[in-house]
Order: sequence, then C-alpha cells, then structure tokens
Amino acid sequence: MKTSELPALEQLFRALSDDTRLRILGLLASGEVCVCNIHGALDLPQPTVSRHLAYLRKSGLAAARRDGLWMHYSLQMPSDPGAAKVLRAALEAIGSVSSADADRKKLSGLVSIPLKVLSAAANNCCKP
Amino acid sequence: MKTSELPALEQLFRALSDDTRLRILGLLASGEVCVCNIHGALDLPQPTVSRHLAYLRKSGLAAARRDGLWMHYSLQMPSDPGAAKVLRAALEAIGSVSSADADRKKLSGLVSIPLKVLSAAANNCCKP
DNA sequence: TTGAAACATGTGCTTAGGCGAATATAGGCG
DNA sequence: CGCCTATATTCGCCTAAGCACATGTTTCAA
Repeated sequence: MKTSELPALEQLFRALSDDTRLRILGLLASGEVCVCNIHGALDLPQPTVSRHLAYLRKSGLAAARRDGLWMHYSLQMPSDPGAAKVLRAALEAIGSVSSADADRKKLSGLVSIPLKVLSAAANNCCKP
Repeated sequence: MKTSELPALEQLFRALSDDTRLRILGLLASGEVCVCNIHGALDLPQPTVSRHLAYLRKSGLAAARRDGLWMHYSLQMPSDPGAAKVLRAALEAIGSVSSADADRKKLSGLVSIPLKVLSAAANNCCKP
C-alpha cells in the first residue's frame, strides 16, 4: 500500500526539526490556541511565533481560524496514515518533555487569567 | 516521566529530514548493510552515502562495524522511549513508500548476486 | 613495501532557513 | 476616517548543511 512519498516525509520531518516549532506543537496538542497566547506562553517575539506558525501551516500541520482580531491555530493531522502516526509519536514524545510541560502550564495560566466571560466564546486573548 | 529533551528530539527530526537519509534508513531497516551495497542500491556517489552515514552515526541512529575492508552499518534505536517510538513510526512510514520498496529490491538483488560462501560470514560485498 | 579496494573527509560553492528589527495588513472602534 | 491592536511579512545578516570533486586513510594481499 503506497501512501506518502519520501519528499512528503522529508518535509514533515523538516517541519518537526526546530525547537520553537516543537514547543508550539506541544501547545497545540492541547487544543486550539490564540497566537497571542502562544507568544505569551513561550516568551518569544511575536514575529518569530508568526513565522513558525506560517511554516507549520504551509507544512499542513496547523490550521488557522480567524476570530475578529485574533487568529486561533489548531493541530491538523496529515491525511497520510504513516505521516499521522509519526506526528502522533512526535506529540507523545514532546508531551514527556519537562520544558514542554512548563510551557503548557504557563499557557493555561495565561488563558485562565481574565476568566471573564466574553460574549459566547470562552477564549480569552491577550489580556495583560 | 521526563525522558528526552526538546533539543534531542530536534536533532532526531533533523536527522530524518533528508531524502537520502530516509532511503538509507529504509535499507538499514532490513538489517545490517555494507556501505558499498547502500551506494550500489541507491545509485548515489560513495562520498554522499558516506557523509550521510556519518550524520546518522553522529545522531545515534546508526552503528558501524568494521569487517576487514568493509564497513557494515546497522540501525540503532534511541535509548529514549519517545524517540524510539518516533523512529519506529518513521521506519514504518518509509516502509510503505514505493520508491523505498524499489531500493530494497535493488539491495537484495545486489546482495544475492555472488552468493558464493565467503569464509564464515554470509556477507557479500561489492562484487561487480 | 607497494598497490588496490573500500571508506572517510576536506574544499569550494550554493541554498534553506533561523533571527532581530522594521514595516505592512486587517479588524474593530471612536 | 483615523487610530489601536493583533498578526503577518519583508529585509539584511548569518549559520547549517547539501552537492560534486578531489584527496586522505585504512586494510589486505602480493
């Protein structure tokens, strides 16, 4: 059963071969996240986060959804089963890294800070 | 359970993010292979193969064994369970790629060509 | 010891892609 | 419309790493 081709796998691994992108994926693994919260949780310059998100988007690993001023990114599983399995293994590996755990904790802190119920969406973005 | 760290994962993915190295790993998945047979099966310049094998060795994904004139390379699983799972998923994905299958077929052709029993080892290397 | 075979490594060149700083765009609001 | 905020993109610079070609190195055998 021929599924993916080698260049596609190569591209997948290239997308995974960056520390910042691995950290971002570690956050996206918990669900949809706003750019401002990624940039807040990882404590990275906003253009850096944006660039890496663009890379993930072009690689088919992330999807973007606009919500007013905010952009929410979420994980997107590759259609190819082999690539999907690789990504799941990658996410699992990231999940057992202590620094990624710290990132997640910081993210949940950021998200829960305001906790004031905005309109319908429970998303709290960028309240310093 | 903290296992690997992010930079280690990054290095693993970087080692996997090259077409030639994926093809080599596809061959090593079947067992120990001689450099000359890799270079023959993949139809790549010998220095190219050697350099990528060195990269895999330094990344801890391959081990080398000297046998007289020949060097035999074999897969080496990472000690970290998460990384090992990633590698297994990668090998499985490579296994379902048609071009990698062609590589394997060409390798088995090369290996079986002489089939004359050398001393004790059943390894046949580089008999044109 | 000399030569040949099998690998490994150095050199020069080229490209992908990372970063910081600056700038551009898009949406919401007064 | 004009401004602010959130996000995206551009620019200049720099490093990692790929390739082809040439040259070392190691091992064995005559």
